[in-house]
Amino acid sequence: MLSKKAQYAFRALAVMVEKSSAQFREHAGGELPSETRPISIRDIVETQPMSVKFLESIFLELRRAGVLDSKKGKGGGYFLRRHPEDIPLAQVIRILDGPIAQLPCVSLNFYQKCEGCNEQQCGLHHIMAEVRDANLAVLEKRTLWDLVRE
Amino acid sequence: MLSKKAQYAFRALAVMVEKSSAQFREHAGGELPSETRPISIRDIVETQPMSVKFLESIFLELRRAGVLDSKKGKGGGYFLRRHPEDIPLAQVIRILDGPIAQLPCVSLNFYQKCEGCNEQQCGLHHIMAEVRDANLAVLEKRTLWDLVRE
DNA sequence: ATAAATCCCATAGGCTTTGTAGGTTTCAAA
DNA sequence: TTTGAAACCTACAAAGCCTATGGGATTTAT
Repeated sequence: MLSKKAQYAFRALAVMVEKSSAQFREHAGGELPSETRPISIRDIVETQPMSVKFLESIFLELRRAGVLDSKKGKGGGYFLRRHPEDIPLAQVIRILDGPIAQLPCVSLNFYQKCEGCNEQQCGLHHIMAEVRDANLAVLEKRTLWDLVRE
Repeated sequence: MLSKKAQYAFRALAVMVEKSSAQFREHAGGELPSETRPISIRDIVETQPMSVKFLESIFLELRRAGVLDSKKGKGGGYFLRRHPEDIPLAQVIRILDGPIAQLPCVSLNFYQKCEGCNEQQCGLHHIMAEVRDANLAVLEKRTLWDLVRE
């Protein structure tokens, strides 16, 4: 299951994409304006009720990981560093919840050898690699942009 | 990620299938013998080292859920209630770890409505339903029998 | 100056996971 | 009928993780 952290993150990011895409339409171009107006935590919490402090720590993580950028001070806030279409859900999940795989020994980004099991022979290993691939087929393809399209 | 409980369970069940399939070959028929010799916790732990007491509680859960049956007393132990080909991994995971879905609102067996989100409109809901289906395509198809085939 | 916002760190409460401990019951075999 | 082996059952304990909360420090526009 996704943690609450990741769930809040997606709800909040969806709000950001909505608000950015409004700006996007104003500009009527094919790309996001290079300088989007920052969106504050407060703005988001007014739309999607959740703990301000908790969301703060979540966005801080996303900023450090390179998904968001921020502007401090009055009128400041957060904004996406890349176009929402270029941010797959898999990336957000990995940042906030860690591995997507069901076992450390099949994780691409958080690999850990499992003790006492030969990966070539282990039936579970093979099946869980299948599961991981099935997951990633969706989570690498779907992006933040898909969150706001019905 | 799978819990340790589920991981131990799969390792232990793989041992059971191995030992049962030896009996299966002796009988040289197309079906498991109706009365298989029970396999004790001790037998399993000798093959796959793990906590006896912990495995005991895991098997108890699997027995109560109808996957295993048991025979008490000397010479007793556990045995599969159905052919390993008829026990999908999804069932074991649900018993020991709960929902397979990433969100309660897309779970088939542990559904819970999510507050403040219209499921028809929620982009995350749709994507996580895709993820669930991708998972189940593997986990409902793959069975205990696949654990011991390379 | 002031207010608004991010940034940073410590920590607390509760829940879950991962077992451990100790005993009871059932059964087969000597 | 005694003995030993095995499942069965309940309680609980240690550790870790999740979900925040609190109190400030810093930056910036007005």
